[in-house]
Amino acid sequence: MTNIKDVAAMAGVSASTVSRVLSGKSYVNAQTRQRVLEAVKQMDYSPNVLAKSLKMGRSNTIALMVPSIQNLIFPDITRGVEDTARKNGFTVVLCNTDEDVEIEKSYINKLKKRWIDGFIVCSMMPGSDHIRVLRDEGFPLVVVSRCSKEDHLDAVIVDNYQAAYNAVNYLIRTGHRRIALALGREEVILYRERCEGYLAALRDNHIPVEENLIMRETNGNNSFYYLTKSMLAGDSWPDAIFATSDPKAIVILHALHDMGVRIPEDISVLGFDNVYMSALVEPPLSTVAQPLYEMGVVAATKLINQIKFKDQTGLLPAPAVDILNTDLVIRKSTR
Amino acid sequence: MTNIKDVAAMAGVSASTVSRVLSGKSYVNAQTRQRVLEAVKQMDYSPNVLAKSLKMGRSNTIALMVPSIQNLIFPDITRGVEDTARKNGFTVVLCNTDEDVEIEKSYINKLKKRWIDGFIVCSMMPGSDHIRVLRDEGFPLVVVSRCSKEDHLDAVIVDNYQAAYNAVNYLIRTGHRRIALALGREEVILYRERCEGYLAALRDNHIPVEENLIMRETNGNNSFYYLTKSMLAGDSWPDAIFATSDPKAIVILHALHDMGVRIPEDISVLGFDNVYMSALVEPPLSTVAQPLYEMGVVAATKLINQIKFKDQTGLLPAPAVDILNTDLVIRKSTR
DNA sequence: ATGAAAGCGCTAACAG
DNA sequence: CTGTTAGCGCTTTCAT
Repeated sequence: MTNIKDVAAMAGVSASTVSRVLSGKSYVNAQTRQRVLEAVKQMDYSPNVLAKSLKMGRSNTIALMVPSIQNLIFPDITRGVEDTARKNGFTVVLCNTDEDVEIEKSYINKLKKRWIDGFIVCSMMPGSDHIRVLRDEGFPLVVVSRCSKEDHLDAVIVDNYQAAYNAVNYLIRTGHRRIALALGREEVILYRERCEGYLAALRDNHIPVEENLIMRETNGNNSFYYLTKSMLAGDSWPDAIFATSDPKAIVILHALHDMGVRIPEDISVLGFDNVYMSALVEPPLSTVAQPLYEMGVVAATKLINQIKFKDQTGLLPAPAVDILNTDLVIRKSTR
Repeated sequence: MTNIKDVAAMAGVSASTVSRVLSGKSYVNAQTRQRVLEAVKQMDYSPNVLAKSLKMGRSNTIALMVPSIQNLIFPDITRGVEDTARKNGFTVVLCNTDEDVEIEKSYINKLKKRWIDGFIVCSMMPGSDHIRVLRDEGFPLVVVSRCSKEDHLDAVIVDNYQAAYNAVNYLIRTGHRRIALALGREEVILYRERCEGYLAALRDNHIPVEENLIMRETNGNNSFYYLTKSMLAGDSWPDAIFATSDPKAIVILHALHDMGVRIPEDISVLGFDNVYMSALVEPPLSTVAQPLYEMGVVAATKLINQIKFKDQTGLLPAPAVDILNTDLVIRKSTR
């Protein structure tokens, strides 16, 4: 593998000169510059990134931490991140954490030692101080999806409260009264916010909250299969179910089909996310669309900006929260 | 960030001694060993991976190249790869290539310069010589899913021909005669093999091949929406559709629902892959199951073995093809 | 405008 | 058993 010295030798200059023409940060005589460029081309030389990183303390690598790439919302976000990273010369390391603090910590420690340039994390939890400190330690960091107001962190999110409020309001406006909620783990802030939107919409429409219409996740999305069945085993059915994520909604659709319930005639189902599959299930799922791919793009862009800013000033820019728009898309699962 | 010299100073030894106790490759006096270990713990030291990589020519990083993580089969494979990599101290760089040769090449070039330890590629095509040469150049390489007999490469695949043959045979045995085929791009070897299995099953059962029952992908999986509709617009319907992948089958289900076709009463649908979603669509999809997660695990294991072998001998081991078992899982989309 | 030299943090001969 | 030295490939003062 040809290195900078080989090129220097061929061009009859020193390694520093080669470095200079390649970096373009310093003036080099036009003639020697040409000779160097030629040698580079001849030998098909490109610099050893590792050596460069070691010297510069910059690796052009970013980490993307997700709970699991198998969860339908993360492939889209990931794609947005990766496309943006690639276009900017960055490489992305994928970390599945299963929201396990130990795995997260061990990844973080390992990556720090690799001079990782920054972190995008989609697995933030209230107790995730090991993540919050990253910024204090000087690491560029952007949090996606899950972020509470108190966190003084760069983030890209949607207004979960308002989106859920609007969604439930829509359900009410279209004649639903007994609206069940499929609620994800409440430690996850976005589920809590979506729940609050649901509650507020009911309240503002003078509809009483019925505790037995609230299904709480016990053990992954599949728990809603059983929760739905047991809710419907009771005597009073809901006329709609608002699911706090599309994967949950899809499981609920499945349970409903199994029970012979007609959708939306008997029960409407409304999801949240608009993952790609939502349009393809039967009936096509009405849902609150988040711009998942774009969230990835924005997150990566913000992170790269932080990195560049830090390059120049040695400091991190003040954090800013980007709130992206949601969109209620009505398909066939609601009447 | 504390380095090996700091530790050495604290323990009152030289850097090499610290290196030695940490690598464990050389005997060190038990006492000094203790002092070093203590210093390491005190300072919470862990080595700089970059420097180590530069020195050793090994980065403990592997690349995973997929067409797109948004395709439902890749999250599972990816998860298998990543879990296995992590357990073995490797980090994975995710590369979405859209099967674009230029993107693949640019990734490969970049990663080589990073001393990437090896490649797992899921986007192999007949013309992918830029990938095949990787092995010749000494890079550990394992190909997943797409691999032709002539390639003298490490690979993990399933027997697509036989699996498709069995699947179509099942359809015939259960009373279907006019079996349509939803065929993916024929450059992709696995689709060609699945097609051949389909053809052979028909032939062996003395069922004539009807060219107008073969739908050929034109523009992504969604093209099967229109292909299905236009096939059914003709006068003679199939009584079953065999899709060469689950994402295609799911699109077909969607088209069929749109047209009011009953599944499986009017038409049976059989997929291939058994992605997670298959069990959740309506009706739950009968399909040929590939062990996707396991394929990722096996691929990563094979790659890591190659890497270790190369470490010790300087050579790559002889390539071997692992053929994993498929399984016909019958759910509700076939009668 | 260019070269020499130092050093990023680590490991591996080579001495002793 | 341990320290000294050199060097992985690059960038960046500091001289010239």
